Amino acid sequence: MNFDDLKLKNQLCHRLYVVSNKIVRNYRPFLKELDLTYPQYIVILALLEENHVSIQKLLCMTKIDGGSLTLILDKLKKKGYLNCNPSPEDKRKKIITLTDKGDEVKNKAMEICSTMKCSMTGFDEKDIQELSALLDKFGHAICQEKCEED
Amino acid sequence: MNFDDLKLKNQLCHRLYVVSNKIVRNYRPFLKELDLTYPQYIVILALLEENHVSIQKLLCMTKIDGGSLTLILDKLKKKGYLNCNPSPEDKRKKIITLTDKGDEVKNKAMEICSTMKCSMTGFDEKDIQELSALLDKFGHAICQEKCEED
DNA sequence: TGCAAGTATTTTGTATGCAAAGTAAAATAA
DNA sequence: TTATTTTACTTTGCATACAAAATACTTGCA
Repeated sequence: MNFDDLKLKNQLCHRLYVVSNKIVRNYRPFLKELDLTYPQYIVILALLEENHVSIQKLLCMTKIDGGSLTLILDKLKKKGYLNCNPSPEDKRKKIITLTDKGDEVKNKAMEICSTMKCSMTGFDEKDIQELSALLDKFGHAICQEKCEED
Repeated sequence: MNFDDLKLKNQLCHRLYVVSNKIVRNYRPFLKELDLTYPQYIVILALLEENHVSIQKLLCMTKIDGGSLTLILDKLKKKGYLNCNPSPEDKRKKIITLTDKGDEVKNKAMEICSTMKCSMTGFDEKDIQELSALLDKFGHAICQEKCEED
């Protein structure tokens, strides 16, 4: 470990920080048409994948902060993207359900996803797979998940 | 493009979002000893690399949001990590300078950096290099930088 | 010189992220 | 059954991230 390792260009974590923020900025213009933010969009993607789920399940799928998710769900509810009902079996739980409007995000989402991929010049499917695998490996290396999705 | 591509596990952007947030959480206990947040730490790393720089230069190096950087610099100043003086040639500019206390972060930073690397089981130097390269490639693919550091 | 245009930084308003404390309901133990 | 613990979710307070507007100072051009 020497001083050169501290330079930002050698800090993997800073790279991740920069790229992650950059992504959110890139999504913004597309999501604006849907009146969604990136985390709100992530929640809807999760619900498109599995509807009628508890907040805990959503936390597990999206890895969004609990406190934030409460607010996000409130907003999505107000915007008419989903409904939120207490579970009959366990009143602590809430079951989140996409509305028709929420379900329609699917088409737009595929469009966005497609556009994003096409706009990436020089970053092909193989790169995506490699990067995904390395991110998983890295994520697991720095912290094991508490929740398993399956 | 099909529906399966929308699943979160297939969304590269969500992976980045998750890993990036995870990093900040992992740094927190170490940085707490220095009374620093991750972005504040990044600013100090940038200053350790190049001292006596303008805010614009810091923006370029750290890629932190401009509005946020103003607040971050205020806080770092109050904590005694740096000083902030208007440039004599151009009164619009401010020159940021690390104090002795700021400079001492260097030692702790190398310690943190070392600890973080050691705690990553199964993620070696080669993986780090590969991931860095792919992140750069990806970052460049989705958005070209407006500012060049050199 | 004088004003328009550009640059550097700050401010504002909204939306998270994070940790920790708080609340309500369910499960478990005594 | 009642007290204790656990679980599910919400609230709170602070720290960014982002876009866009505002401010202050410079530069360029007529």
